[in-house]
Amino acid sequence: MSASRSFTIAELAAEFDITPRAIRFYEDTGLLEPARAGRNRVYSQRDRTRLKLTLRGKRLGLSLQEILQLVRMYDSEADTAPQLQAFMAVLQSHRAQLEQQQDDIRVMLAEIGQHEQRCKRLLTTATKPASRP
Amino acid sequence: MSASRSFTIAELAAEFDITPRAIRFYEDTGLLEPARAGRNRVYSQRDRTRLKLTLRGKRLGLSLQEILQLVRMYDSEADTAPQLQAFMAVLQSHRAQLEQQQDDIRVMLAEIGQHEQRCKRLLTTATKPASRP
DNA sequence: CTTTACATTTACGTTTACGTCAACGTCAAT
DNA sequence: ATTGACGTTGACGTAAACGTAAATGTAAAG
Repeated sequence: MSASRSFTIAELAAEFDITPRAIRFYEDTGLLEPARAGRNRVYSQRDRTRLKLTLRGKRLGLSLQEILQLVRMYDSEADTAPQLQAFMAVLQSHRAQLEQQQDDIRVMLAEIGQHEQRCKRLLTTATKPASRP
Repeated sequence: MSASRSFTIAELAAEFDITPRAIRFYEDTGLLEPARAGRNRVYSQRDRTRLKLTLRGKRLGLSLQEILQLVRMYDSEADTAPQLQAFMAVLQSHRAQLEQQQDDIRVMLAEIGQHEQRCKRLLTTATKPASRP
């Protein structure tokens, strides 16, 4: 019956290589809402997913507030037309930003490639200085 | 003879939509090294390029210190084999990070697509409620 | 000559995202 | 009974990346 495992704060901290302090901070921000067993926090699969989303957002440079807005939007049950329109507008702007980042990354990867080539050339000519008659 | 234009702080601020304060701050960080005309800063094309690199780094979530290390590395004339090896190691790790970000972006774009589809469905069924007999 | 516009430095303020104690509870193992 | 190992809540500290205000210079425009 898929007991849908629960997690302690230390487990999640270990799994995602962050500190318990950070996880509690995400809760203060509103990103996580763990249950309690007495005083202790009990994290559900949903919390774990939220945490994963949070860290993914962070890797892309989003602030915790921005991530919070995102997850709230995604969870919200927008049903009226104006709400849906607004929702789609936000999606559009996020998509635009992500595409900008994709471009940035492409450029940077290209530059890295250039530098790698240069390094390789320099290494072979440095270690085999007499290879060209 | 391509006089290689120079720029005032306000010009660069306007072009990149940031404040002069930010530009001066980047200089404090070591990212820019404008010349001076008396007291005033004079930015070269090179400075402009540096600034562009800086902002690109920021869009990808890099700290100014990380960006500084990058540009210094790219500028440095590493020539000994150990230096080149170290250089390439750094390039590798940066490449790995960028590829991680690419994955993150792909996932996020996919999710955005899902939500957009859902919105569109809801909009058409909401505005045309009697379209299904 | 004074206003206006843009520049400068100095310095303190602010937000974000945690780190780092401190003081305490709790449960299992010795 | 005590010692860890792990959890909790404050509360204060901190690094990064600027914002913002103050006091000043200076060059062009009226």
